[in-house]
Parts: sequence; structure tokens; C-alpha cells
Amino acid sequence: MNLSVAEENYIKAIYKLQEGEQAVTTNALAYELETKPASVTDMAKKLKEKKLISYEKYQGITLSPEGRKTALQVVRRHRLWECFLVDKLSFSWEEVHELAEELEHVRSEKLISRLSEFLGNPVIDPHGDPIPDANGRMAKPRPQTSLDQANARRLVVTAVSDQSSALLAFLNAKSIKLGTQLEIIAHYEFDNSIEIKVKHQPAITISEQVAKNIMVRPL
Amino acid sequence: MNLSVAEENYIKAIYKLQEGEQAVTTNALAYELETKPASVTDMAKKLKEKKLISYEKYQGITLSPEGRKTALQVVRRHRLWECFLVDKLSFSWEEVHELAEELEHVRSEKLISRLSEFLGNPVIDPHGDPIPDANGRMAKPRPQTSLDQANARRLVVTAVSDQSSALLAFLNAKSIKLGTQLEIIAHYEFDNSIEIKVKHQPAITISEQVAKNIMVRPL
DNA sequence: AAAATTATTTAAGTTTGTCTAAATAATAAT
DNA sequence: ATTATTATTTAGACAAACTTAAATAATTTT
Ligand SMILES: [Mn+2]
Ligand SMILES: [Mn+2]
Ligand SMILES: [Mn+2]
Ligand SMILES: [Mn+2]
Repeated sequence: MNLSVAEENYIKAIYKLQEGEQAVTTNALAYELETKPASVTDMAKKLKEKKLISYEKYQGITLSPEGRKTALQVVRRHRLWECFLVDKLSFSWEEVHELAEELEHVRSEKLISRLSEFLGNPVIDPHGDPIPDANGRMAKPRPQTSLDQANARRLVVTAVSDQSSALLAFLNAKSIKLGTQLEIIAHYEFDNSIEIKVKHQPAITISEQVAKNIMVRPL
Repeated sequence: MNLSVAEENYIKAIYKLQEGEQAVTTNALAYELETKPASVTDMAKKLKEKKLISYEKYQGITLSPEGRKTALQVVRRHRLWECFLVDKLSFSWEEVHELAEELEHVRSEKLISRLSEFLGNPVIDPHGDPIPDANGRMAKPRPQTSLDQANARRLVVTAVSDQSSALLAFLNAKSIKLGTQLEIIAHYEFDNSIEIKVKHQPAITISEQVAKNIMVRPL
């Protein structure tokens, strides 16, 4: 199946929004792809025609098995390029998403398998997300919660769920990255802000909004 | 100036065909880009509008200074990716052109300067073509002739002018690559074929057509 | 249950980059 | 100097991926 860049972006976005089983909504997809609902309806018809999704008017969208396979390939390419940019070209993790968004569309099995090998067949990308292997299988994500719901005191940062460069820049400034160990000092009920401490750094207070997007697991 | 992939491909093709000063013909460009003359005329109008080329009806196309600058950037990206594929991912030189044709369109100054640095700021690509630097300057190509016109006996292969994978595969099979040293054994006037010998290999006879596309300089 | 709101789809139009077929210009042959 | 050939442009259409505005369906509020 030969997909356009636009089609690949749709498939990946549907995969991302699907999370489990729920059908993806026209509006949600339009928002995710920064396009208009009318465009999504158009594309939905096309992708259904190509048997990549199941779609009935007003019923939302879900990936077909082939669609899921396609999505996993695109995700694999995206995350491998992110690894390349960070590990080999010394980009910082908040810069790489945009570039990977383009690189992911160069479709070549051979290129990707060589790239993966060159990188040492990594299994997680710079944001802590698992990288599907050539068959679409990926490491089951280890149990993690958002920082605002963690109950343990000592935690490790495992991922960042919002990958806007605004958030990533903030975390960078505070020296918080994947694998950073931190300790919860206090919860402030008033605004649900949280005081945390990273070793060798002054304690800082972060808003609920930030905490919701930092994924952690107990140390 | 924000160019589409198609526009970049046109600009690069015009650059390639221009060679010196002669204006590029509508048909030549259509052939090079595997499209139709009518499409070229359409695009010529658009590129003229954007001041990347000069173009008058029936008079052919030449790059403007801005057009040349753009072309050199695309060529730089193309050749750096080719280096990456060969040097880091162990592709062979005949496989990389196609992939670089796509990778070259990821537009990011930072990406390209980091990539160049990662590769050790190479100045020639795997086919022996010079790589423009960030300012569009490139090493003056060393004097070279095609193999069919060489007068010296002992020669080094410096480039391959036709980059079809057919030719490159042939050269690969005969273990001829950049830097290969060879010796001319005989010219056969009948069909202008040439017998050559590469060290540690049996002598082979190559057709005029092949010889025309192998660039060499005296050892 | 009707009314109001929100979500989704349809209709119609735009842009980009293509194509084929027909018209016109430039060049070569007689 | 005509005529024939070749090169180039124009005209009209099409597919992909968008958009806005209007119509319709689904959901929520009252
Ligand atoms: Mn993308
Ligand atoms: Mn990522
Ligand atoms: Mn290209
Ligand atoms: Mn090359």
C-alpha cells in the first residue's frame, strides 16, 4: 500500500488518540492534526476505502489491523529518527519531534533497519516512549503514573506525555529528563501544585498542569 | 522563501542541467524530472514569479542568483545524506541516490550543519561530487576527463557522471569505485571500447558508453 | 419532549502539481 | 521560400488535500 505523507500522518494520529479501544472522534483528530473537521471526514472516507480504518458516519474512527500495522511502522520510524538526532547529532529532546515528523515519511525498510542497528536497536525513544520493532512489537510500557497521582515519595521520570516544546524547554531548564530521580516534598491542596526536589538542586514547586504531564514510576 | 518538494526538485534539476551558462530547455527538464513539457512550462511561470529563475517564453530557463543559492542548499543536503548512508549505515554507493532524493527535502539548517559535523565535514560525496558548504561554496572540481578521452595510461576514478543504478551496479560488480586505480590496456577503434585492468583483477573490456560516464584523472 | 447546543457531514470552491490534446512558434529540410 | 518537423505553450481536466458555509444528526439542557 503506497500512502501519502498526509495519509501517514492521519494514521499515526488515529493510533495516538485511540489509546485502548475507543473510537476516535472527528473533532479530536482535526484538533490533533491542526486541520478542520470537514477535512477529516474527507480523509476518513479515503482511508476506509483503503481498508486502513473502520468508519461509519457519525460513529468515529478506529484502525483496522492493517491500519495498526501501518501506524506502528510510522511510529517506529519517528522514534528511531528521534534517537538518531539526540544520540548522534546531539539535539536536545525538545527539538527532535518536529524534525522526526518529517523524517518519518522516508519509507524504506532497509534504511530503517540499518538505522536501528546503527543506533544499537534502541527500545525507547528520547521521550521514554517504546519503539516498535520491525514486526510492530514493542516493550510493554512499564507501569507508570503521572506525577500528580504518584503515591510513592521517591520516583524516576519515565516519560513526558505532552511533547510541546514549551513543556520540554521548561523541564530542560529545571534539569529534569528521562531517568531523573526526584523526591516529592509536599502537595499543596490549594492549587494542587507539588514541591519536588532533584538531587543537587534546590527544591522547586511545579503546577498541577506540569505534574500531569510528567510520567513517573516508584524508584 | 518556502519551497515545496516539487519546486526544490525543479531547481536542483535546472542547476544540474545548466552546467556553465546555457539556458535549460523545457524538454530537457521534462525528461530529467520524468514529467511532461506542459508541466515544466507551468512550473517555470511559478518559479519566475518567485524570482528563482529567469524565463521568457521559448527562451529556456536559467537560475537567478537566489535560485542558484537554493539549488546549492539542496545539493548540499542531498550529498551529505549520501555520505551518511554510505559511511554510517553501510549502504553501497549505487543505493543511496534514491533515498537522498527524499531526505534532501527535510529543511533545517541546524540538522544539516550537525549532520555535516557528525560526518567530519566531508567535501566530496560517495560518487565523487563536491559538497557545497553552508555558504554554497564548494571545492573546485579537480581536472578530470571521461575515461574514453583520457590520454594517460594509469588513472584514478574520481567520479561517475551517470548515476543510474544500472551503471553503478555494473561498476560495483567489477569492483570499480571512487579512488580505484586502473590502467588502460588497449583502445579498440571498431566500437571505441576500452580494455582496462584493475590491480588484482582480470582485464575487462568496457563499452564506449560506460567509458564516457567514468571520470578519471591521471595518477 | 422540545429547544438549544455541539458534532459531523455535505456542498462548493481553492491550490498545487500533474496530465492530454490542440494551438502556436521555432527550426530544419526541401 | 515553402513545407515539414520539432519544441513549446495554452486550454481544459483531474486528483489530493485543504477551506468556508450551510445542512443535518446527535447530544444536552431545560
Ligand atoms: Mn509526519
Ligand atoms: Mn518521541
Ligand atoms: Mn528530491
Ligand atoms: Mn551523489
